Amino acid sequence: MILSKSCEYAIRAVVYVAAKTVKEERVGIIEIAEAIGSPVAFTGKILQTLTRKKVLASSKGPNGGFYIIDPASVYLIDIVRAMDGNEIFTACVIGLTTCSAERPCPMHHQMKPIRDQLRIDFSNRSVYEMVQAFEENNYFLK
Amino acid sequence: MILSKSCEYAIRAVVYVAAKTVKEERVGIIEIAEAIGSPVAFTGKILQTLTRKKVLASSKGPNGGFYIIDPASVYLIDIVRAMDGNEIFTACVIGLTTCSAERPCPMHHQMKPIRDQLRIDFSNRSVYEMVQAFEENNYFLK
DNA sequence: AGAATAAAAGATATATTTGTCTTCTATTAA
DNA sequence: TTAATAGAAGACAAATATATCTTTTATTCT
Repeated sequence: MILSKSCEYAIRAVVYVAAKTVKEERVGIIEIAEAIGSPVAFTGKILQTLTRKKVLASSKGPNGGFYIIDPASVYLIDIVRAMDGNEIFTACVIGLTTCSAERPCPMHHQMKPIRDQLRIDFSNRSVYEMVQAFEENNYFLK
Repeated sequence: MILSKSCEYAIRAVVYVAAKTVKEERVGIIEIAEAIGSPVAFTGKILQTLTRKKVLASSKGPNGGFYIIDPASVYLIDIVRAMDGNEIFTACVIGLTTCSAERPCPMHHQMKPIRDQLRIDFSNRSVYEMVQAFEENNYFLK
C-alpha cells in the first residue's frame, strides 16, 4: 500500500470537494463521506487535518462546509505530504535509515527512478485536473 | 512506505542468509537479527514465515540454522509476495476496490506504469544478484 | 437574543502491525 | 540416551492506524 488509508480518503475527499467548489457550492462532512464511501467521523478528522494544513478551507454554521480556494494551485503531492509526509518519496525501500546515493543499499539504484516518477506524477497533477478528468470520464470516487 | 516493515526485514534477512549460504554456512536467528539490525524475536517470526513459504529453508539443533536452496532462483518479488502479498502491484492508489483499466479512477493511468515498473524490478532481481551487489560494493544491511 | 446548523476539538474504542516471552519439538553430539 | 542447541509455535504486550462518540465553538437565520 503506497499511501495510508487516511491519505487515500483525503485525495478522494479533496477531489469531491473541489468538484463542488467549481460549481460554487460548499459541502458538508456527511455528504463527502457518502460520496467517497468512507466513515463519517473519520472523514471529519481527515478534513480537519486538510483544513489545518491549508489544503482545504471550511466555514461553520448554516450554508457552511468545505471548499477549496484554488483547485488549480493545489497538487496531489500537497495532499500526500499533508497526510503521509514526504517519506514515501525518500525512504529506503528496505528500511535503511542511512541509505543514500553515496552509501546505497542493494536496491537503491533500482528504486530511485520509481520514487522520482511517483513524486513527479503527484507533483504534476493538480486537483483541478483531477476534477476535469473526474467529470469528463465519468470517473468515480468510491 | 511501499513495503511493510516485516517485508523490509525479510528482504534484508534473506540477502544475509544467502550471503552465508554461498559460503556454505548456515546462520541462526540471533546473528541474522544482529546483522540486519532488527529485533531478534520478531525476526524469528519473519524467518518462520519465509521458511513456511519456501523462500528459505531451516534445520534445527546444533549446526542448524537458516539457508537458501538456490539463491539464483529466488527473486525479490517472491519475498514481497510472501510477506505483503500481491496487492502493492495491483491495488488502486486511492483505495478504490473496483478500479480497473475499464473503469479507472482519476489516477489510474498515471499509476499503472509505476506499479508495473515496481513489479518488473522486483521480478528481475534475484537474491543471488543481491548478494553479488552486496559483496562487490560494500553494501550494508542495517 | 435564541434556535439551528456545521465544523473543531478532545476523549475513547477497535483493529492491525510490530515486538516479546515462554514452551515445545527436532536434531546433534558426547 | 542424555544434554545442549536451535528453530517452531503460541500466548501476550506495545505501538500505531483506523474509527467513533461527545462536547465545544463559530456562524447563520429567524
